[in-house]
Amino acid sequence: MVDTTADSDLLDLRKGRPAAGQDPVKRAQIIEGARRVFIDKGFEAASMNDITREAGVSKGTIYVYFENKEELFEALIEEERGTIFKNMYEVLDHFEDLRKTLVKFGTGLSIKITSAKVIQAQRTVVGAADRIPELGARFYERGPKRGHDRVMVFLDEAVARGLLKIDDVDLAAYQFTELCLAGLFRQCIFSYRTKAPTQAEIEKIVTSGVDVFLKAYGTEKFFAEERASASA
Amino acid sequence: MVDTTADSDLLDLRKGRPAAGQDPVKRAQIIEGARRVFIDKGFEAASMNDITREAGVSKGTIYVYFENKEELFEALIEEERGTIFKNMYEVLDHFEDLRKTLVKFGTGLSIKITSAKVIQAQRTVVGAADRIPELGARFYERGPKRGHDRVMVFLDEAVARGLLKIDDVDLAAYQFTELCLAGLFRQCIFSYRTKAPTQAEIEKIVTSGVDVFLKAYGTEKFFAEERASASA
DNA sequence: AGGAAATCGAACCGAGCGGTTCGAAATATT
DNA sequence: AATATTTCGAACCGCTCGGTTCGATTTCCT
Repeated sequence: MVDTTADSDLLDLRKGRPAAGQDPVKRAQIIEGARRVFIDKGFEAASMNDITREAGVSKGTIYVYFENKEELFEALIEEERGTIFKNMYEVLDHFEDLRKTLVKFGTGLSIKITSAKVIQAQRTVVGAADRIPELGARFYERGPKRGHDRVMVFLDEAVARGLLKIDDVDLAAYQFTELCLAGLFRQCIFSYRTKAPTQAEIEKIVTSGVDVFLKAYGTEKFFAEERASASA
Repeated sequence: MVDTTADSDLLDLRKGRPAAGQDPVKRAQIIEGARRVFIDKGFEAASMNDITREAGVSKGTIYVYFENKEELFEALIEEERGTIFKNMYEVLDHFEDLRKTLVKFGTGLSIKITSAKVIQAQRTVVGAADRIPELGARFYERGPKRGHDRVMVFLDEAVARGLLKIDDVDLAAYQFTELCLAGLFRQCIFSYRTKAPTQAEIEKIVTSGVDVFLKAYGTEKFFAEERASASA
């Protein structure tokens, strides 16, 4: 009889049945159930029994995969964060028309952040951040913060091309983001808005926001180029 | 013997002992205890027994003054909202120097909203809004919304004086507010920042925000006047 | 087919919850 | 001092929670 367990201590190459608490499919299944429950009830109100039911997995199994409720929530947020901010920064990769790029990126950002699903997730994190500050911090750091950094890189590039004149790029990046949201985030997270803003609404806000931003930071060169390409 | 109870049905002029659940002092005492507990534990995690202890009031008494946990929380938020936004709009009442007024108002707003106490209160509301959306909506409506309306009136006046040129005042008011916060709100509410921003930090942000705002919406007249008064 | 192991499922634990009850104690009016 | 009523305080209710346990069952490898 071959001792597979001994081997797995060196190389986990077993193709067969996963060890207890190691099956990625089951893990995903649990997280999927947890997502539904946590997001629509909040951290405190969500019960492990609810998750058990929603995930179609026994309670004992959940506790094989996750130490406790808090760790399960963390794992969920980790995943959620990944999907929220995925593919959001691609539009910044190819530098063409500055205004168009800003509008396109701002629109994508605004739609994502104010979508019902994402707002609910953020509400849950904020609510939990009351008692587990590190969790909120981690979410911000690996989510919004990364976006902010990516925007800074983009603005730096625009400055280097002489299209923008910015003293404090860090601050300007924040200003840009906020201009693209212009009240939406607050309204959504306080559930003053019960529905996500319409596409038209967002486009109006972002267009105006980019306009403000460019009026403040656009160089003569930028406006000259824009006039030139408009008349072309 | 005078029947005071009968009179009180018409006119509650009794100076004596308040009716059950009517003593404003006791009520305030309960709310004060509730504030401490709710704000540092969040709605779900706060227990009525905690509040009992913190308020130095028996549980039965609390339930004489408030129907249930939720109503007590509402009453607290109602009060809190009142104190948060008190005296914040006075600076907009006397129209003198536009830029200075905007900076002064923006600074006050930013300090208030990002103060540890207010952030915690907002986090609690956001967390609760997950399960009681009307509560969050009411908070926003009677708090931030009123501020927004007040800013709109101010901007309207500036437009009327020919100092600003704004197509969409509603949107511009949002933009102004967001420029004054520039990332602070998000950082604070996710507890990425554990401490409130410094005065210097806020002043830098607000000064820059007002600058952006005026570059975008200031009229020739405004800049001419500013140049004139600068050289004077 | 046989056997090791992961999962199930349901009962169970102690704790704490929101909310109620009720006689004792405190307080103000007469 | 006597009376009326608010408040106290502690026990209690039914319930749900996060988390554990353990035998029965399923799954997959050999």
